[in-house]
Amino acid sequence: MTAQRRAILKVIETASKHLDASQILRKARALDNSVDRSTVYRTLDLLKRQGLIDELDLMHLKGEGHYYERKLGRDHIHMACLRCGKITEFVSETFESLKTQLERDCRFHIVVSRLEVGGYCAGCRH
Amino acid sequence: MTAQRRAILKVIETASKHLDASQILRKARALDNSVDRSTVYRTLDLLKRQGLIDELDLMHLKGEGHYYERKLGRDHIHMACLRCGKITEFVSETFESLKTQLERDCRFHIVVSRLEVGGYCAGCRH
DNA sequence: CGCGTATTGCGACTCAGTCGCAACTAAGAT
DNA sequence: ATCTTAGTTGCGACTGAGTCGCAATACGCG
Ligand SMILES: [Mn+2]
Ligand SMILES: [Mn+2]
Ligand SMILES: [Zn+2]
Ligand SMILES: [Zn+2]
Repeated sequence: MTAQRRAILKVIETASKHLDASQILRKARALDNSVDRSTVYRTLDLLKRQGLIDELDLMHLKGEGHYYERKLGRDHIHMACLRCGKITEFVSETFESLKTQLERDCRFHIVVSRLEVGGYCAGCRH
Repeated sequence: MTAQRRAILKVIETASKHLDASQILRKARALDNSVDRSTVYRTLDLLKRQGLIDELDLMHLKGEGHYYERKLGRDHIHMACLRCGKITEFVSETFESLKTQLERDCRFHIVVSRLEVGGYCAGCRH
């Protein structure tokens, strides 16, 4: 456990929204200005492999990069509005059953799952 | 409708597996050797916007690129084995209900949805 | 045919992510 | 407290995916 990892971890833990790698770098540097871009990517890989964070595309609404968020108990679905860009999260019991069903029917042991939806939010539908 | 688009379209239509942009370029060139990389990307964007193809990450098992597949009537789930890399597809009625439920409960009009799962397949679980 | 608009190829570019390597550090052993 | 070493870091160079501006070309319509 290094100072750099502590900084990166704190940024992710206290984030109020989904952050991409360069945002994480910027915020981590505010805590420990020695943090390097490579270290951010290496730490992100580590946390991903440990199952502590999830990686998201958010429909690639802006650019090709990825977003990260702390993985808590229950998974959630991400909805991205194609018009206003708003990201909404939703916890669904049906989603949980779907995963259980998948594990049984396909004899597949799920480690990570990602349901992302693009469309139009209540304020933008037409 | 240009010769280049016809070639790219035919490649996607007759694909037996998920192809990335560079594979599509290579195969399209075999049909029409004038096809350029930019045209592949532009056509892919077009087909995405028309809702004719889906874009997939396949858990970024190999590299950062994206994969494409023709969108047919029913959506399906993609499962990627983290050990052997096998991709399995699965059609689920529960998935369909989940989307319907989402549209109702969140007042969100779904245009595109992507459920990708990473884990261990029957042959690789431990 | 001609014509105007949409599309293309090209080359240069951006941006996300990766890698090899030498310097450094955390943390366990003595 | 110091030694040791395996793991981690910063740096800089690199890759690979995807984008863009522009001049040349081709589609499709009258
Ligand atoms: Mn989230
Ligand atoms: Mn992606
Ligand atoms: Zn919206
Ligand atoms: Zn497998």
